[in-house]
Amino acid sequence: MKKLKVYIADDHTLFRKAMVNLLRSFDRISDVKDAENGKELLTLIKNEVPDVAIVDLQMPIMDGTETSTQIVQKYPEVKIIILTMHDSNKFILHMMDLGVHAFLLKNTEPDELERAIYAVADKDFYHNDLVASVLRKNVTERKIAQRPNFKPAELTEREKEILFLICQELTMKEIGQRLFLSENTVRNHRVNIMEKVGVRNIVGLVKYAYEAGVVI
Amino acid sequence: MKKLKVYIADDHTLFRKAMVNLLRSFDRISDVKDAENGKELLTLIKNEVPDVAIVDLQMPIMDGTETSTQIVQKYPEVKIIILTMHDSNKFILHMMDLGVHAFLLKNTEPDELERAIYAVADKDFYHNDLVASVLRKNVTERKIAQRPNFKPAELTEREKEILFLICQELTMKEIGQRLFLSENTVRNHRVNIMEKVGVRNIVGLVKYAYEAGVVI
DNA sequence: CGAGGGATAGTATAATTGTACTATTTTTGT
DNA sequence: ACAAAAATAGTACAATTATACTATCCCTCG
Repeated sequence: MKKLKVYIADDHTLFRKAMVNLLRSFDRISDVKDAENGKELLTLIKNEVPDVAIVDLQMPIMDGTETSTQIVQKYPEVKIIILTMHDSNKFILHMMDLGVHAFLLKNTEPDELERAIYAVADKDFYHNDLVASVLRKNVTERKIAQRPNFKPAELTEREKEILFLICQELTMKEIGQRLFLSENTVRNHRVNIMEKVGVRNIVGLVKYAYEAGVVI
Repeated sequence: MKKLKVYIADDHTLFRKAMVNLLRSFDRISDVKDAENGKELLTLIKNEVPDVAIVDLQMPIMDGTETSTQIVQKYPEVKIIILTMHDSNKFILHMMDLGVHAFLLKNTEPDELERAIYAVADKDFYHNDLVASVLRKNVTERKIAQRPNFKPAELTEREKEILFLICQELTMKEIGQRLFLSENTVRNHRVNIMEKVGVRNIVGLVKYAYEAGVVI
């Protein structure tokens, strides 16, 4: 059985270091490296390609979505396991589209992490209950995929900037003043973001921001 | 040097188990136990009182604030270290008032965790840069403590329930219908919550909910 | 060069949230 | 049993957000 090289990217040092310890204790893992964010992870991969990359969804500098996209494009041989706190359907579907290989909530048992690592290394995909339930929901409810204008949420820089300021509890008027824009422009951006991420109001935006790591 | 018993409560199993491993590797720590939430932690403590309790701020069932309050009241000899992702001034000040002994962001180095554990065990309080900066801000800005109606945010069950539903992207009308309450009542609760937690709008509420672990 | 995406800005209207109060009933703690 | 806190419900008005459009300018990619 081939020994595995595993890299992990997570901005919470304590969690990351503890995970490094845990990973080192797994039998089939020969090499573990860690990175604070997506950018650092990509640098690591550039030097030496791992078998598996464990990526936190919420990270500053380069978040899990962006990081995964780049890894899939540049190093399709690397298997990606996404770690997340939130079991948001939207994300899981979108990330599955991107081509990641497993989803784990941060509250899974170490056992399951180990199983997931071996599964993606050997069989390309790790199917757990989380993913299964999302797929089932997607099939039965069809809410997300059916929404006519649904696009995976890829926000522009301007949109991220405005989303960030919304999360600072500013109104559109205040954001306009701060960015030297018309209140109307800001409002239009807000509406565009809401449509992109598929939420009905500002509450949904803030939640998205937390889940996507726009605010940390 | 006295060996230490340390308990940790965190709802993310992976993180918690990894932390248990890490803690066991520290020299002065003789005993480590873990709990999924505050309630479980209190049960553990009831059986055997630890030297240090490490408590995650965001937990379901019984969050860090409530747990800490109870530990301080019932077992004042237990030193409490709060783990949090967000360096929100409001919380840190409030928790310091409650009588917790250290604050660590989840992105601290394992070294610092070790130092913090020994410090609270020996000297009652661990002063790090995070706490220092909050105290400094509090002195120079005085924003929080000065706010006339500022009360530490202790929400009632009803308020938590409504906050939770607000975070489901429901409007006051919808919440009223769901809970068989007048829209006005729900609005009043919302306003009360906003005042309690010291925010200006619904965005602040959602952020509070995330930070306080009302939504997970 | 032309199409499309992104950023800008506008109008108009409906719905919801935010502010500021009063008031009654129920529950809880001492 | 009494006081305090919590939950309930209301009115009135201001401010902001939500919905649904049109339109122009700029930049980039094929």
